[in-house]
Amino acid sequence: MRKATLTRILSSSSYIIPGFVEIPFPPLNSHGGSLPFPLTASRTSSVFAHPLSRNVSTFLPPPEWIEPFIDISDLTIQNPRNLQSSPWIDRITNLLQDSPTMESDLSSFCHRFLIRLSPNFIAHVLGSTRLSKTTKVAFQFFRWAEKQKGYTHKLESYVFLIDLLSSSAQDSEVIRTLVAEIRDRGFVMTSSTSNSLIRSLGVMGMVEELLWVWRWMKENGIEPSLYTYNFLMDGLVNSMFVDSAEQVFEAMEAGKIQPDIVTYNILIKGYCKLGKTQKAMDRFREMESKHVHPDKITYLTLIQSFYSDGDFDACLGLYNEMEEKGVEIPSHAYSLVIGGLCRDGKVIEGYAVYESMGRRGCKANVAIYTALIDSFAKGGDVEEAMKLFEKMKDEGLEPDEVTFSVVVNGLCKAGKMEKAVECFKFCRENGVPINAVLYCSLINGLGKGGMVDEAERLFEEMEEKGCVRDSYCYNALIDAFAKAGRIDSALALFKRMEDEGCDQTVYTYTILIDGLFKKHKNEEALKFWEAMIDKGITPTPASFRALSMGLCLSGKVARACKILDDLAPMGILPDSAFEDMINVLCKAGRVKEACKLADGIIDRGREIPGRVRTVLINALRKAVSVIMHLDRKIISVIHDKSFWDVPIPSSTSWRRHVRVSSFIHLDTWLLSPP
DNA sequence: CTAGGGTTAG
Repeated sequence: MRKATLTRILSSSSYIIPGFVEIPFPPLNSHGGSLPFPLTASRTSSVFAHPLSRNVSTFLPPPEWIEPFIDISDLTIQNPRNLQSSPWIDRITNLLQDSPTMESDLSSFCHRFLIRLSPNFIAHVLGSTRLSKTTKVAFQFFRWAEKQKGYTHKLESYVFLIDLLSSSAQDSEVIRTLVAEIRDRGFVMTSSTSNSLIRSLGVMGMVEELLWVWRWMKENGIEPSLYTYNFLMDGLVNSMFVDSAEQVFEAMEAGKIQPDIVTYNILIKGYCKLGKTQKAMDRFREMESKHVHPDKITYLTLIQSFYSDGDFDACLGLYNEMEEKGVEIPSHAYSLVIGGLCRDGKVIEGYAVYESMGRRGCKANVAIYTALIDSFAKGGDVEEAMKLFEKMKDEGLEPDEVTFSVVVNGLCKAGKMEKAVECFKFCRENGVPINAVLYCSLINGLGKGGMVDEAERLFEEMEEKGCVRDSYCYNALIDAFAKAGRIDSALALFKRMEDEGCDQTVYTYTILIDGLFKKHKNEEALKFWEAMIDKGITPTPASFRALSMGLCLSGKVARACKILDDLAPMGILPDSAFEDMINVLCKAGRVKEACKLADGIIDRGREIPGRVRTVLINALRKAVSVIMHLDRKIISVIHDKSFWDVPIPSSTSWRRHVRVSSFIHLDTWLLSPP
């Protein structure tokens, strides 16, 4: 019956007095019937016993401390500790808003109803989830509460507030102050408060405070539980104190509480964060012997780490292990494994994993489909790529701008320009955001397909549409111009790039160097090379190739060699540089120069790779007449068994173990005897 | 009650 009355009062509109905060002092009616008193007999009588008027304030009792719960056990005998939530909780909570008057609202409310909020009450409100979104309000409330006469916070209030502040990534200074206050007050530690504090401080990465709480626990005779250890470990790991975490781990192993799967996962995460994936693997392998079985989190943490390292084989290995052991495979693990295989060009394997994913009832997402489409297209199978594109749409997945970009790129590479343009138009008409990458894919395709004007139009459209053009876009159009022989347009765009503040890259230079050589502007090409080096741009194998091929074909083999020799000490010279030159010389029928180059490489004490020998041999065979004019040194090199006596790659038309010496033997009569 | 995580494109 009392309970029913309580409910009625809580829900009745008369209970809520609109605008009461504006009333400087509550003109309470004398019988007090509408007051929100907690419905206990003692409370009711105590308030009714006093006149509620200001001018008799000297007779007022001290404001009553409000507790969060009302003991109504007197009403329910069978259940002796029946606690009912106080109706004041809702009323106070309603006042807690992000407003400048919040604190004065609270004060006048309490003044009006002659109440003080007890330490338990404050702790209860701070601990209730309703404040979790407004940490600022919680903090103000906390500070307001301690202004009440005779009030002192309970430890729980600190702990709840710190929990709120840490879970919303607040300024650590505030928390530091609160921890200092806890320290000064000399509270008695309990196991639940210490756990919560250690978690909060761990999230914030406040290691000093974390360790203080740890010591404080020990002083209070609280033995850390497994949870406490794990919280501490995670706190240390999250703030990159992996070494300390490792020490805690070892202390655990030596003590009463053994590390569990969570402890292992935290430590493994720590090693991975440091990039020490191998060390993480060592721990992982050691788990089984300690009878702790890796779970999906252990595996995913490791797979993620190997993925970041680019070690996709290791990702696959761990994935296979998960399958064998029947560990649940999270969809993110599939994403990483399939993504890795696709990036390695192993699209068939990637597709197989995708299929087994489907068999396990796990649905692929846009990223997985995009990775597969891209990999199929790059592997030359646009048909299969487009099939997957249709399939993902059938499954109700919305291709995003990345998917479209991959599709456009694939269609371009396959020479299906019409379809690529169609796809691009679809994006434009259907609200798919067209970013620089998508533009660039099509500009590239149009350029490679000889539709330079269309490429140029698209490039200009980017500016109209306010899409910022990065170096990729410039490079695409510069390449289109250069390949079409419009070297002046290319150079003009290079200039414009500079004017518009877009940095030229090694690709920009490579395109131009190649284009200039093709136009026989050898000196200008060299100038670009030097400008690039001066700018501190690191050459790539492709840029070497463009330069050395240009120089070789314009008859400046020696100069090319010199440039390459100069760069060799910098350690950036690719092994393929001379190889490329030999290739290009052979292709141009300049076998003698190619052989000379080979001699030079031997003279430098370096080895000629098998495939280069093959190229040389084939060129020699095609040009027996050249052999006749070879000088003695080249002949001796050719006759040198250590140079030639190596199996020739099976990719040639020759059988695997055919040796040049035998070929040379056939033609010995052509040569003057050594 | 703790612990992992976001992938795809030029």
